[in-house]
Amino acid sequence: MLSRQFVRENAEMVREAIERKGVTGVDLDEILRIDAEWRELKAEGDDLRHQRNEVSSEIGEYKREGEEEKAQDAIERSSELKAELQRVEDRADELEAKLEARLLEIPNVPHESVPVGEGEDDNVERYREGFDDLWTLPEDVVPHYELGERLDILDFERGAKVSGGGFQFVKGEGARLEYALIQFMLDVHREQEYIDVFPPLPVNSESMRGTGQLPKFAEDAYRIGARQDDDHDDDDLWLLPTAEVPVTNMYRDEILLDDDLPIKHQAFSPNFRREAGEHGTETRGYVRVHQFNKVELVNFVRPENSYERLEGLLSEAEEVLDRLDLPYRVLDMCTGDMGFTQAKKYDIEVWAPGDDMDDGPEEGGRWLEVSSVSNFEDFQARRAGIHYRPERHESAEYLHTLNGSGVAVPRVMVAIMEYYQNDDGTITVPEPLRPYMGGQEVIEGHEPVGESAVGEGDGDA
RNA sequence: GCCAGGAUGGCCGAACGGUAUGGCGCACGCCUGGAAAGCGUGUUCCCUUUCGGGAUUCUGGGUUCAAAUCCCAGUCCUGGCGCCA
Repeated sequence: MLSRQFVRENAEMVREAIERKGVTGVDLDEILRIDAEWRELKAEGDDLRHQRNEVSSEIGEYKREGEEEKAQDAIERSSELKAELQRVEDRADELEAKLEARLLEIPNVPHESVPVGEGEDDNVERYREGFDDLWTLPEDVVPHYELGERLDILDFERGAKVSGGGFQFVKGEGARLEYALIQFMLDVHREQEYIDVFPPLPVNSESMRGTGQLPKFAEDAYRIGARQDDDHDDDDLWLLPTAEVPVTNMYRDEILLDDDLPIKHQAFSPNFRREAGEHGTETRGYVRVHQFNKVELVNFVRPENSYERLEGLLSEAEEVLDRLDLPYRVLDMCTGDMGFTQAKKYDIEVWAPGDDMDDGPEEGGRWLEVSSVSNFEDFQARRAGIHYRPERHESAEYLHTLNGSGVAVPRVMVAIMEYYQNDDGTITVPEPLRPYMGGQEVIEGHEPVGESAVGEGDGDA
């Protein structure tokens, strides 16, 4: 959320931000009108209240001195003021509520360094890593979803049966690989001085609002204990769409000490997303699912350090891919592709050679987004009321929040299954993960279980 | 789940229904050869160019001219009892 004062004083900058981010349905001029009227009423109400306070203390004095008549007169005057005040303040409250609601729908203003653009084609590629000395791929790389079923380590059909489309079982050596990845990532980030947090998975509406998922993006999240489209209030619970929500809100409505900063938390959690309407070849397999694991990095910093920290956060997230020797690229996201809450955002996309797609690299395959690294500046801090006190005797200021996936586990699984694939259809376990798998070097898969597997043709699932 | 008690500034902690006492911490100043102590001022948010004003005792309602204080509902904390992995 932007502050009223900021919107008031930088109306043109805000207007531009709304336009560049392609946000519709926000009437800035109306917001400014409401604000102006509210301030007028606020002044009027303050004045009435001042009068009433004076009369009120007179009443107290008269009562103490036993001057009943004078007190009665004053009480009458006070009643008149009360009625007048009621009228003015009711109207002011109404406007203020409207104003707050509208402000929540204004997107964050992009940082000046953000490339201007409409959509994903306008994102700027900053650099690529890991393409110099590539792993030797098989002639034809089998897409992970096919390989996963062949090795019986990914089972989408039974996931759909048990929970619905977009849910999956990860089995045997696949599950083991996933656990290994998670433990490996957590260890990498511990080296980078991250403090672990294992958060609650349901979060309330206020938390969702604090990080910006509500009110605009309610349809993306799973609701607990209410119908999806009921009006939501503060007691409702949602399944977290990312650990960013509980971890950022952990310090909601608090004032941190200057000495506390910077705070670096990492949180492993499953993430739940409805992903309504997202189906097709690009999302097939373990790429865009309703439940997936992720290690999230969340930083709380002093405002003057947040852009330096953004670069640090990016390299901390990259470290995971560097050590796994997976090729990837880093994108500087443009205004139109950036999202509601961010002031600046980098995406890290790993190379998955299994499916050739138009926008993939020359080597074939495709890019898969595994991490978004963002600076929210004080946008979330203001929504969530997270302050710090630069000097002990001074008033509190909003701090800056940043986060980055460090990184989305399933898509790294996809990259490993496709990039470290061998001619014989086995998968080589990247070296840094072997200690987490009891030294295992190769994933060979399992014999499938059940009648449906009998008589199945070779590789033609 | 039931019963009882509680929630006041960064922290501690007062306040017969009459407009939030005081201390600690922190900052600045005075004092001092220097420091400590001592003394003084300041230390939440909003509106206002200034002067100034308003709000704020967990949250939301109610009673009253007036609520930290009384009533109702809720949230969280503490203790006791029950239930249960």
